[in-house]
Amino acid sequence: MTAPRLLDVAEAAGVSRATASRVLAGTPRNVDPELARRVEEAARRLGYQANHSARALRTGTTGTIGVVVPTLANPYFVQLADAIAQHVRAAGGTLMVSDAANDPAIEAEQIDTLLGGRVDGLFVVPVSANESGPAIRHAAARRPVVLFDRWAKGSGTVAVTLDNAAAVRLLVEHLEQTGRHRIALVAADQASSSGAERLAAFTELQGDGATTVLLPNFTTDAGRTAGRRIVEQRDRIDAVVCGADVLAVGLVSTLHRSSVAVPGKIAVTGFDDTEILELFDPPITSIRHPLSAMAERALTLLQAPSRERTERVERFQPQLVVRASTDTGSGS
Amino acid sequence: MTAPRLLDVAEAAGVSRATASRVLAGTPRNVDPELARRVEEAARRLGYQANHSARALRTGTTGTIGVVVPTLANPYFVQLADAIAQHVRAAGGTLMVSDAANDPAIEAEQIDTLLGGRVDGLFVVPVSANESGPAIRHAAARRPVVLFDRWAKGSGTVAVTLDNAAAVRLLVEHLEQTGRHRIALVAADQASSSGAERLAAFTELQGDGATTVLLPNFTTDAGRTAGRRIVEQRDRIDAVVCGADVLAVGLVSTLHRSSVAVPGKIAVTGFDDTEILELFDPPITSIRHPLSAMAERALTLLQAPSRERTERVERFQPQLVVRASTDTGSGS
DNA sequence: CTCCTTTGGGAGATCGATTTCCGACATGCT
DNA sequence: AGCATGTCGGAAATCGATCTCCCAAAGGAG
Repeated sequence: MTAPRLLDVAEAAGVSRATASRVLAGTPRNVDPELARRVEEAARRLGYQANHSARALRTGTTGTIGVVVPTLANPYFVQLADAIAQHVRAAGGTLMVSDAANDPAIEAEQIDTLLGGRVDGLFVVPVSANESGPAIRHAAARRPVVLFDRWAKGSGTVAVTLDNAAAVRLLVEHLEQTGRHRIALVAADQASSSGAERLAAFTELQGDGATTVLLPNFTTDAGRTAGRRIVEQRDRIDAVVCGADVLAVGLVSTLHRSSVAVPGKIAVTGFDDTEILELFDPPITSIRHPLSAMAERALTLLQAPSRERTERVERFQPQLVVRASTDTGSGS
Repeated sequence: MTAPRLLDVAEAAGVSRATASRVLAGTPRNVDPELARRVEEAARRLGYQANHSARALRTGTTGTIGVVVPTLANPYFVQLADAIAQHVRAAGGTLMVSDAANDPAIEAEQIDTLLGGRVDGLFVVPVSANESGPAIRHAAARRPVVLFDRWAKGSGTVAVTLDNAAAVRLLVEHLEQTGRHRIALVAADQASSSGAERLAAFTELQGDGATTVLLPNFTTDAGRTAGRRIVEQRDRIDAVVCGADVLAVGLVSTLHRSSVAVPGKIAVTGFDDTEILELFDPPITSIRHPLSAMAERALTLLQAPSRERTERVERFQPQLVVRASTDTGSGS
């Protein structure tokens, strides 16, 4: 009950392995239609499926692309992986997703595993702007690598990201237009390029006196901690910009329990526009990434000759999605 | 700048390929410590990493295990995949996660892709109890396959699942003990074994007159639809058991907007104990799966001789996690 | 000192599909 | 008819690591 090989198909069809291969792998070479039919028929009858390892060994290509995300516990990265998967699938490939558990060491390990011949190319959403660089540079020397959503110093390759400064500007302008002027920032994960950029953009807009709450990472738990601090300062603040949806969600929940009205007393915004936002009461204003366009561009870069992947950052424009959490004060 | 091969390492160390392989792949054969040292050293210096395809072709084993989940958009399946990943990693393997987009056709395609020589074995969380069977049976004939969390008719293999009936019983008993006697069920995805079992268990406990709201799938959107129907019947109900956390979350949000107090007027329970539950106000009572123990058992079965994977269902006991959404009526 | 056992290491076969190279045959043209 | 052109299919090389043989050298026994 061992799996049928190409040889079995060839014998069943009465041709050589070479001919069978030409028919099944679709080499540009013409094959007599009658023989082709016999081969197809034999392959179907035997339930033949080419041995992936053998093909990969011979052709040096696996048809698989990998993506390493910081963590799948954040639904944003699930959405991101899904957007990439759509485009990879459309191009006839398979996507392999890895979770780095928010740890640069595990990230490096995952990259190594994938590059051990399992993938033709790799997307990485680096955990850390400073610490992820070396492992990525090493990987990029062996296979095409494109960074996505975040960049890393010394990575030696191109990054396709969001224009985070523009996103923060959109949020702050929107809040000011709705009459909020004492805006605080809840930022997390400053080790990541996106976290750092959002913080920097906010500080630049608001000056050094701006209220900021810094947290180690993007988790809902961190969001709750932030909530407690914001509650303490409730009278000096009328809006909070959160660096991630998961933070906003935790924050709103905490404000709620402390009977601080949202958006009545404090307006709240998220970042990433994940699906859970719509479930909250009130639904939360956020920033949407053009993930599909970014994924398309990233895939193009991955398949381009390596000279087009010089270390740099390409930025896409964010879109503001307004929801009830930023309605003008003392609403309904 | 081509990658170093075993031959390169062997030459650099002044030994044959065979010896280099024995050292690096750790064959039980003894090798002179001095030679071993030279090989290790050369491998490190050249940055050698074995070609995965070549090794897989020769040994017939990939060191990779796959898991196909219905959708990663439901955080429960992310948790589930993570639990499996922990155990696979601990055993020295790699896990490849695939998303079936809740569609049996895509599921079959993903299974086929993975089985084309990419994995040694496969876990599947079947999308449908009726429609997923054939593709799984076909897969199980070629490689070890173990179903996880859900089963499928005619799969021809073993399933490691939760005792859903016991879980529903835990929830209903808990609600009755806190004084709720007019309990409704919001169930989704009856096509899946878990959805069907939860509905059946509830109907059996409550009789045919029981109020049930059936929805096509486990999404937050479906949860909101259910919310509207529950609101309409608010006076005939004092508790709602939801077949999934994502449903409960959407439901609570809707009740909230309609000013129906939770748990004051209606108590709500979820299912799966995902992390988002704690973020809600009130936090939602749910059922926790012993995922780690289930994953361990499933992995053992996957690696056992095929005669131990006869078609059957093994059930694990659920645990009730009580939170504020089921506090006794007219609380605080 | 010789013979036998043990141990370590190398040559080459092998896994299965792809692909190059070449020969056989048919067709078209002069 | 003879030659050039082109098409098609098969034999064999190839990808890189592993593993089976088998030979050589070293150590031990008599």
